[in-house]
Amino acid sequence: MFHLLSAHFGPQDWWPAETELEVIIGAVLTQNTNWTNVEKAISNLKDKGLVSLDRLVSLPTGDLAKEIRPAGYYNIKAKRLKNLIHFIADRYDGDLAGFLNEETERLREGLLSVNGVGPETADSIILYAANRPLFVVDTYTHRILNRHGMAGEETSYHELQEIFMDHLPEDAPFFNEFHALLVQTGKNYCRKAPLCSDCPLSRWESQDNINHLKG
DNA sequence: CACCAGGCAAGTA
DNA sequence: TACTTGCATGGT
Repeated sequence: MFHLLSAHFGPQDWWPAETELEVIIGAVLTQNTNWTNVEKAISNLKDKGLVSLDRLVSLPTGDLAKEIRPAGYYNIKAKRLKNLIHFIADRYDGDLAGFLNEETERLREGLLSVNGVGPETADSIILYAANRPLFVVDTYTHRILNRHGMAGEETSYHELQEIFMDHLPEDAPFFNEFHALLVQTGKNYCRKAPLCSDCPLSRWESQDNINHLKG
Protein backbone atom coordinates (compact mmCIF):
# COMPACT_ATOMS: atom_id res chain seq x y z
CA MET A 1 0.00 0.00 0.00
CA PHE A 2 2.81 2.36 0.89
CA HIS A 3 4.65 1.72 -2.37
CA LEU A 4 1.54 2.24 -4.48
CA LEU A 5 0.86 5.59 -2.81
CA SER A 6 4.48 6.66 -2.85
CA ALA A 7 4.79 5.92 -6.56
CA HIS A 8 1.55 7.77 -7.28
CA PHE A 9 2.01 10.91 -5.19
CA GLY A 10 5.76 11.20 -4.69
CA PRO A 11 7.45 12.64 -1.57
CA GLN A 12 5.10 14.52 0.77
CA ASP A 13 7.73 16.40 2.76
CA TRP A 14 5.78 16.53 6.02
CA TRP A 15 5.15 18.18 8.49
CA PRO A 16 4.60 21.52 6.67
CA ALA A 17 6.31 23.68 9.32
CA GLU A 18 9.62 25.40 9.91
CA THR A 19 10.08 24.70 13.61
CA GLU A 20 9.03 22.20 16.27
CA LEU A 21 6.83 24.81 17.94
CA GLU A 22 5.12 25.43 14.63
CA VAL A 23 4.35 21.71 14.38
CA ILE A 24 2.77 21.83 17.83
CA ILE A 25 0.68 24.87 16.97
CA GLY A 26 -0.44 23.34 13.68
CA ALA A 27 -1.33 20.06 15.35
CA VAL A 28 -3.82 21.81 17.63
CA LEU A 29 -5.19 24.19 15.00
CA THR A 30 -5.85 21.46 12.43
CA GLN A 31 -8.25 19.56 14.68
CA ASN A 32 -11.26 18.81 12.48
CA THR A 33 -10.17 21.64 10.20
CA ASN A 34 -8.92 22.04 6.63
CA TRP A 35 -5.17 22.71 6.55
CA THR A 36 -5.49 25.74 4.27
CA ASN A 37 -7.43 27.49 7.04
CA VAL A 38 -4.70 26.57 9.50
CA GLU A 39 -2.09 28.12 7.18
CA LYS A 40 -3.89 31.46 7.34
CA ALA A 41 -3.92 31.32 11.13
CA ILE A 42 -0.24 30.40 11.37
CA SER A 43 0.59 33.13 8.89
CA ASN A 44 -1.08 35.64 11.22
CA LEU A 45 1.01 34.38 14.13
CA LYS A 46 4.20 34.57 12.10
CA ASP A 47 3.48 38.10 10.94
CA LYS A 48 3.29 39.20 14.55
CA GLY A 49 6.27 37.17 15.72
CA LEU A 50 4.07 35.06 17.97
CA VAL A 51 5.53 31.66 17.08
CA SER A 52 7.52 31.71 20.28
CA LEU A 53 6.96 30.06 23.66
CA ASP A 54 7.60 33.24 25.62
CA ARG A 55 5.37 35.38 23.41
CA LEU A 56 2.55 32.84 23.58
CA VAL A 57 2.82 32.52 27.34
CA SER A 58 2.34 36.26 27.83
CA LEU A 59 -0.30 36.64 25.12
CA PRO A 60 -3.84 36.78 26.54
CA THR A 61 -6.12 33.97 25.36
CA GLY A 62 -8.53 36.45 23.79
CA ASP A 63 -5.77 38.04 21.74
CA LEU A 64 -4.58 34.61 20.59
CA ALA A 65 -8.14 33.73 19.58
CA LYS A 66 -8.28 36.79 17.40
CA GLU A 67 -5.10 35.81 15.53
CA ILE A 68 -6.15 32.21 14.87
CA ARG A 69 -9.68 33.09 13.80
CA PRO A 70 -9.38 31.63 10.26
CA ALA A 71 -8.68 28.17 11.69
CA GLY A 72 -12.21 27.96 13.10
CA TYR A 73 -13.21 26.98 16.66
CA TYR A 74 -10.90 29.82 17.55
CA ASN A 75 -12.05 30.32 21.13
CA ILE A 76 -11.67 26.68 22.15
CA LYS A 77 -8.43 26.32 20.17
CA ALA A 78 -6.91 29.39 21.82
CA LYS A 79 -7.59 27.78 25.19
CA ARG A 80 -6.21 24.43 24.07
CA LEU A 81 -3.06 25.98 22.67
CA LYS A 82 -2.57 27.98 25.85
CA ASN A 83 -3.04 24.83 27.94
CA LEU A 84 -0.31 23.08 25.99
CA ILE A 85 2.04 26.06 25.95
CA HIS A 86 1.65 26.54 29.69
CA PHE A 87 2.22 22.85 30.32
CA ILE A 88 5.60 23.11 28.60
CA ALA A 89 6.39 26.42 30.25
CA ASP A 90 5.44 25.24 33.75
CA ARG A 91 6.52 21.60 33.77
CA TYR A 92 9.64 21.97 31.63
CA ASP A 93 10.61 25.53 32.41
CA GLY A 94 9.95 26.52 28.79
CA ASP A 95 12.53 24.05 27.52
CA LEU A 96 10.75 22.71 24.44
CA ALA A 97 13.72 20.68 23.24
CA GLY A 98 14.01 19.13 26.68
CA PHE A 99 10.34 18.24 26.64
CA LEU A 100 10.62 16.65 23.21
CA ASN A 101 13.64 14.70 24.44
CA GLU A 102 11.53 12.83 26.98
CA GLU A 103 11.04 9.11 26.58
CA THR A 104 8.19 8.47 24.13
CA GLU A 105 5.81 6.96 26.71
CA ARG A 106 6.36 9.83 29.10
CA LEU A 107 5.99 12.36 26.31
CA ARG A 108 2.66 10.88 25.25
CA GLU A 109 1.42 10.71 28.83
CA GLY A 110 2.27 14.38 29.34
CA LEU A 111 0.63 15.51 26.12
CA LEU A 112 -2.56 13.57 26.82
CA SER A 113 -2.80 15.10 30.28
CA VAL A 114 -3.36 18.49 28.66
CA ASN A 115 -7.01 19.43 28.16
CA GLY A 116 -7.52 19.76 24.41
CA VAL A 117 -4.85 17.29 23.37
CA GLY A 118 -6.20 13.89 22.31
CA PRO A 119 -4.48 10.87 20.77
CA GLU A 120 -4.07 12.22 17.24
CA THR A 121 -2.75 15.60 18.33
CA ALA A 122 -0.36 13.94 20.78
CA ASP A 123 0.90 11.39 18.28
CA SER A 124 1.31 14.02 15.56
CA ILE A 125 3.56 15.99 17.87
CA ILE A 126 5.48 12.87 18.88
CA LEU A 127 6.06 11.78 15.28
CA TYR A 128 6.47 15.12 13.52
CA ALA A 129 8.11 17.25 16.20
CA ALA A 130 9.98 14.65 18.28
CA ASN A 131 10.65 12.31 15.33
CA ARG A 132 9.66 9.15 17.18
CA PRO A 133 8.33 6.08 15.34
CA LEU A 134 4.68 6.29 16.41
CA PHE A 135 1.99 5.87 13.75
CA VAL A 136 -0.55 8.69 13.55
CA VAL A 137 -4.17 7.72 12.99
CA ASP A 138 -6.79 10.12 11.66
CA THR A 139 -10.23 9.91 10.07
CA TYR A 140 -8.70 9.30 6.64
CA THR A 141 -6.62 6.42 7.98
CA HIS A 142 -9.72 4.90 9.53
CA ARG A 143 -11.81 5.41 6.40
CA ILE A 144 -9.21 3.95 4.07
CA LEU A 145 -8.64 0.84 6.18
CA ASN A 146 -12.41 0.46 6.47
CA ARG A 147 -12.86 0.70 2.70
CA HIS A 148 -10.28 -2.02 2.26
CA GLY A 149 -11.83 -4.43 4.73
CA MET A 150 -9.20 -4.05 7.41
CA ALA A 151 -11.24 -2.15 9.99
CA GLY A 152 -14.84 -1.68 11.08
CA GLU A 153 -16.65 1.57 11.77
CA GLU A 154 -16.11 1.15 15.49
CA THR A 155 -12.44 0.12 15.40
CA SER A 156 -10.65 2.18 18.04
CA TYR A 157 -7.76 4.58 17.59
CA HIS A 158 -5.39 2.21 19.36
CA GLU A 159 -6.48 -0.80 17.30
CA LEU A 160 -5.98 1.14 14.07
CA GLN A 161 -2.55 2.24 15.26
CA GLU A 162 -1.60 -1.35 16.04
CA ILE A 163 -2.54 -2.52 12.56
CA PHE A 164 0.36 -0.44 11.30
CA MET A 165 2.78 -0.78 14.16
CA ASP A 166 2.44 -4.55 14.56
CA HIS A 167 3.18 -5.23 10.89
CA LEU A 168 5.66 -2.58 9.84
CA PRO A 169 9.22 -1.63 10.79
CA GLU A 170 9.15 1.09 13.45
CA ASP A 171 10.92 3.75 11.50
CA ALA A 172 10.06 7.41 12.07
CA PRO A 173 10.77 8.71 8.53
CA PHE A 174 8.75 5.81 7.12
CA PHE A 175 5.76 6.44 9.43
CA ASN A 176 6.08 10.13 8.64
CA GLU A 177 5.74 9.53 4.93
CA PHE A 178 3.07 6.82 5.16
CA HIS A 179 0.70 8.90 7.25
CA ALA A 180 1.19 11.90 4.97
CA LEU A 181 0.39 9.74 1.97
CA LEU A 182 -2.79 8.41 3.61
CA VAL A 183 -3.95 11.97 4.22
CA GLN A 184 -3.18 12.92 0.63
CA THR A 185 -5.16 9.90 -0.54
CA GLY A 186 -8.09 10.71 1.70
CA LYS A 187 -8.24 14.30 0.51
CA ASN A 188 -8.25 13.39 -3.16
CA TYR A 189 -10.13 10.15 -3.45
CA CYS A 190 -12.09 9.06 -0.42
CA ARG A 191 -14.72 11.76 -0.05
CA LYS A 192 -17.92 9.87 -0.75
CA ALA A 193 -17.77 6.83 -2.99
CA PRO A 194 -16.89 3.48 -1.44
CA LEU A 195 -13.86 3.09 -3.68
CA CYS A 196 -13.15 5.16 -6.80
CA SER A 197 -11.76 3.30 -9.78
CA ASP A 198 -9.02 5.88 -10.22
CA CYS A 199 -7.91 5.67 -6.61
CA PRO A 200 -4.21 4.79 -6.41
CA LEU A 201 -5.19 2.03 -4.02
CA SER A 202 -7.74 0.36 -6.32
CA ARG A 203 -5.00 -1.97 -7.48
CA TRP A 204 -4.27 -2.95 -3.90
CA GLU A 205 -7.58 -4.81 -3.69
CA SER A 206 -5.95 -8.20 -3.59
CA GLN A 207 -7.07 -10.83 -1.11
CA ASP A 208 -3.46 -11.90 -0.72
CA ASN A 209 -2.55 -8.62 0.89
CA ILE A 210 -5.55 -8.62 3.19
CA ASN A 211 -5.17 -12.24 4.25
CA HIS A 212 -1.51 -11.75 4.96
CA LEU A 213 -2.29 -8.93 7.35
CA LYS A 214 -5.17 -10.73 9.01
CA GLY A 215 -3.08 -13.83 9.51
C1' DC B 1 -28.09 26.18 -0.81
C1' DA B 2 -25.67 21.99 1.66
C1' DC B 3 -21.61 19.76 2.90
C1' DC B 4 -17.01 19.11 4.49
C1' DA B 5 -12.40 19.67 6.92
C1' DG B 6 -5.44 16.13 9.26
C1' DG B 7 -10.62 16.24 16.96
C1' DC B 8 -11.73 16.74 21.50
C1' DA B 9 -14.30 17.50 25.56
C1' DA B 10 -18.52 18.43 27.97
C1' DG B 11 -23.26 17.50 28.65
C1' DT B 12 -27.13 14.24 29.14
C1' DA B 13 -29.66 10.16 30.84
C1' DT C 1 -21.25 3.59 30.48
C1' DA C 2 -23.21 5.09 25.91
C1' DC C 3 -24.88 8.66 23.06
C1' DT C 4 -25.31 13.47 21.71
C1' DT C 5 -23.90 18.19 21.17
C1' DG C 6 -20.82 22.36 20.82
C1' DC C 7 -17.13 24.46 18.78
C1' DA C 8 -16.69 28.00 13.58
C1' DT C 9 -14.18 29.45 9.52
C1' DG C 10 -13.55 29.11 4.52
C1' DG C 11 -13.65 26.36 0.25
C1' DT C 12 -16.38 23.48 -3.21
